[in-house]
Amino acid sequence: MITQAPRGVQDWYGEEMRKRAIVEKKAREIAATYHMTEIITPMFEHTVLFQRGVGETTDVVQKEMYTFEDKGGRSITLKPEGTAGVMRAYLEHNMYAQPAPAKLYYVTQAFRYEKPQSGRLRQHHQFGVEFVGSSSPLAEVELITLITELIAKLGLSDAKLHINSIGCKNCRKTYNDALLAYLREHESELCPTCRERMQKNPLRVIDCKVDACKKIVEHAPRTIDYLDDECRTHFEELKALLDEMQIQYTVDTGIVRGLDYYTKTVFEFVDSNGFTLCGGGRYDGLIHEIDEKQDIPSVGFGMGIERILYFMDKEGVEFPPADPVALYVGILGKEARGRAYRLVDSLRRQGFIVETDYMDRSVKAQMKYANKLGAKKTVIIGSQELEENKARIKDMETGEQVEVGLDEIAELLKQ
RNA sequence: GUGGGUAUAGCGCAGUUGGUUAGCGCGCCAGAUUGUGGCUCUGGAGGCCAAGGGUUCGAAUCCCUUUAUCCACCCCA
Repeated sequence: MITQAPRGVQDWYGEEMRKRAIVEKKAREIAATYHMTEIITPMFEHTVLFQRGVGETTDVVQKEMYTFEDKGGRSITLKPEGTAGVMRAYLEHNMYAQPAPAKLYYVTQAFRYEKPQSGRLRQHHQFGVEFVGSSSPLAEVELITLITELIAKLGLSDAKLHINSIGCKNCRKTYNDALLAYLREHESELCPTCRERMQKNPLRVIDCKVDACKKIVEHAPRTIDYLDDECRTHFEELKALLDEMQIQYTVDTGIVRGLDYYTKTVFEFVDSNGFTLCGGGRYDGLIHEIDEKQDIPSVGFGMGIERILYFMDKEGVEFPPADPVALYVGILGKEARGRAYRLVDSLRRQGFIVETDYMDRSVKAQMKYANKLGAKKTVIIGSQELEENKARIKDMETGEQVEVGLDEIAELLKQ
C-alpha cells in the first residue's frame, strides 16, 4: 500500500515524461509567438474563489473538489481548473492597470475527485490561456488560432472545432424561460437525471446523451435563437473572422460547457468520437463575480496535456528521438578511474552527452551496457591509454576504431 | 455517484474439472580463455499468485470483503 500512489494519480518518468515535456515546450513556444507571458499561481486557493468563480451549481464545485481546512482554520481547495486562480492573481496585482489586454498562459496541475477512466484522472495537467480585457471577437479568434496551430504542430489531425454561443446573462434569462417551458411539456419523456437537471440548470439537458432526451432536445429552443442584438452580432463577427482565417468549424448548439462562468462564445475541439481535447470560451462576467468593483471581459481555454498525449498516441504520432549518448567512457582498472572521469567531466562541460561506468563492470559488460544505452561512440581508458595518452574511439555503428590523443577526443566528437 | 471487466516475476502472458518444489517470452546479471557491443549458446537472480477472511484433506484456481486498475454513464481536460 505504501508503495502505491493514491487512486487516480500517476507518476511521470521515462518516455512518457519526455513526451509530456515536448508537448509543454511546444505549447510555450507557440504562446510566446503570440506575445503571451507565463503565469504560475498557487496549487491551492481559498475555497470561496472556486465556489464563486466556477459556480456553486457545477459538479466540479459540488462534488469534485479537494477541500480541506488548514491549521489556521481556513477552508482551502486544490485548484480544480486553471482560470479562477489566474483571474484572482490578475485582480490582486491590479493587472488591469497595465495596457490591455493581458495575455497570460499557464501550465498547471488540476485536481478533481472523479472516478478515473480513460483520459480522466484525479490530478491532470492543463495548458491554458487567459486573454483578459478584450470584448472583441478577435480575442476568441486569437485563442482558436493558437490552438489550431498547436494541434497541427503536434501532428494531430483528428480534431474538429465546434462553436456555439450561449449568450450573455440577459439572453440567458429569456432563453432559460423558453427552454424550461418546453421541457415541462416533455417532462415525462426525459430521463430521471434530466428531470432533476431541469430544476437546477435546464441548460444541461441540452447535452444529455440519452436517446430519448436527444430526441426532445432536437426540437428544443436553442440558445442562438435567443441571442440579443449584441450577442448575435458578436457571434456573426466571430464566424466571419474564422471564415476569413480559413478555420473550419461547425456550429454545435449542443455545446454548453459545465462551468457556470461562460457567456457568449463557447467552443471545443473534439475528435471523431466526440471526445473533448480542449475547451474554452468567453467569460465576461467572471471577474465581476470575483470582485464586484471590476467588470472586465475575458476569454480563455484549457487543454488537457494527458488528453493531448492520449490522442497523439492513438494517432500514432512520432516524437523526435531523445538525444543520444555521444560517448561512453569505459574504465579499466582503478588506477585509470580518476583520469577517465576527468575526461568525462571535460567533455560534459563542452556540452556532450557522456556516460561512464559506475558499476566496476568488466570491459565486455561495459561494451554491452554502452550498446544498450545507444551510445554513438565508445572509448576504453586503462593503464595503456594512461601511459600513451592516447585512446581508440570506437564507432558503435560501423565498429571502426580511430586512435587519437586524449585531448583530441572533443574534436573527434564534433565531426 | 451508478454499472461492467480485470488482478500470477520489472514488462507481456500460460496455468487444463481445485492435487507435489507455479511456468513461458522479453528484460536483468554472469560466463563461452587473458582489454571491446549487437547474433548465438549456457547458467543465475527475481513471485506471500493484489490484501484479508472463508469452504476443503488440499486453493493461483471456488465463495465473501477490501484495495487497485481498466471501461461505460454522469461530468469534464
